[in-house]
Amino acid sequence: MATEERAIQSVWTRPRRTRDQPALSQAQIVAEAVRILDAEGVDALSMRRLGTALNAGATSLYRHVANRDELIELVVDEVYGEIAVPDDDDPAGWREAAAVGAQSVRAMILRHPWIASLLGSVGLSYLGPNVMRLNERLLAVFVTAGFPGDEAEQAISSVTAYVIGMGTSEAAWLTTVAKSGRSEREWTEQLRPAVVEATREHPHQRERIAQDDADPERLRDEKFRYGLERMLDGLETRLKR
Amino acid sequence: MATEERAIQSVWTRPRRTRDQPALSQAQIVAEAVRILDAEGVDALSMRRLGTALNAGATSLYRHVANRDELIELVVDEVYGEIAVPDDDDPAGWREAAAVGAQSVRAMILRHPWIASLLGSVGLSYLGPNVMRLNERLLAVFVTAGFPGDEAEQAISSVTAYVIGMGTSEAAWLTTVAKSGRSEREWTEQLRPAVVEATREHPHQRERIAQDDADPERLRDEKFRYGLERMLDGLETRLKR
DNA sequence: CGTTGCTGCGCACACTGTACGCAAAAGGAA
DNA sequence: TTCCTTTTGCGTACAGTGTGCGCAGCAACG
Repeated sequence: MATEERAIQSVWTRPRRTRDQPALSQAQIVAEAVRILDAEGVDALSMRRLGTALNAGATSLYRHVANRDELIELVVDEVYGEIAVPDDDDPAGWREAAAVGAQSVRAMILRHPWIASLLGSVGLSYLGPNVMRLNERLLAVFVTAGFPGDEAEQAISSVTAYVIGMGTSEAAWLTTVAKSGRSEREWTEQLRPAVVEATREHPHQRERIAQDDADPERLRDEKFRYGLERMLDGLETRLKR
Repeated sequence: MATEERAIQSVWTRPRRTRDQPALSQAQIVAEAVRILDAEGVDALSMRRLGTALNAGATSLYRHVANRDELIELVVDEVYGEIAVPDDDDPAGWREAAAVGAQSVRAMILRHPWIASLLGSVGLSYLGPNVMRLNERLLAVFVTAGFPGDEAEQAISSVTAYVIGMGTSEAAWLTTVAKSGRSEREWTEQLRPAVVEATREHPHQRERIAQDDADPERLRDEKFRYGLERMLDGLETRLKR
């Protein structure tokens, strides 16, 4: 689009860059990247696409970001910044705090399902400032709850692993649903024949797909809560011993 | 390479395809794809690369595989086929069976760390025959353990989510370690300054990074086992009520 | 013998990440 | 002001990607 504007002008009236501050900043780039990812998914994010969305050339981005991988790292930490955890002196107790944090992480993943396909390739995500802040808060919660330091760390990893695992599964599902252009319910219905075929020789699973009137979103909520409660139950037994 | 051979020959001596059976089969393609992924990681797998590895042109693969996404689905199910679960009449009990299954899944992920970056983008992985078989076995284990049908399904999802979440995290770590060309220990050591810097304002986490003599692989083993045991503890409380 | 259907492949197209080097601007110094 | 240095944006280019299309050779069948 910037190219088109200039095409109208002549060589003598040069495009004057009247900038009080740099046209591009890392924060702007990351924010726009998240917007594209949310709107069109992970396949739509290319450097050229991101550049034009910012009225900039593709390669201009490389002044503020080393390469695509680094951009991904930044984007992942950015969305981690949306997560809120109660303080460790929250009167509701460690269990409630952990549950709220877990639900908050899940909500973030469902808001940005594309993150599921990035978490497996970003190696050092936990060094990002927002992830550090989140882990520090959680660590405080578990330590004041009575877990010894090293076990508190393991406890957090356990809860986080569960949340990310379930979130990954949900996000992958939601992504394919979105790609189908249909609602979650319609898509489930349309998938039924394939499911029936796949469960032909698996009686236990065949039995499981009976309920067809249930709200799929509600089912996912309950499934997530079930596993979370079990994990917290398991952790609780370590305290009252 | 096939191209080079033919360059020597003239137009008259045509390359005779003496095939008793089709040169390419879906199984062969998938197997070779897994081999490439294991050896060189997810970035190295392109249709062209896979084609030449099979002494075939890139587009020949499309006779046996609809597109790259379908290949990925097949590859994911393929490695799921490596997982073994004890039968539901295993005398060791449901808990031991679940633990063995979980460890088996983890081992598979660590053997094929690239799967971590694919799980978040494969939507219908659970329809693959190998995944179906695995889930059916697990379901049988939990049902005979005494879980009602719908809760058994939730229980399996919970354990699986934990395993996949922790496995994803481990795999992402191992992938970056491998990309550094160093050993896990060397890489950890080299990362230390960055970790110190990142934990500067986070006292709890700063305290956690004291131990530098520990075997990182052993630490990962213990961390995984801890969370797994907590999840199983949490599930066990649902049985003896 | 001819016909039909299956398999492999060369070509082409639109697209990717990014290295390189130039030009314009901004900021500081004289 | 003028000159110099550093920062920022971008055009070009290159090697590589997934894959649609249509042709050519082969196998099996009539």
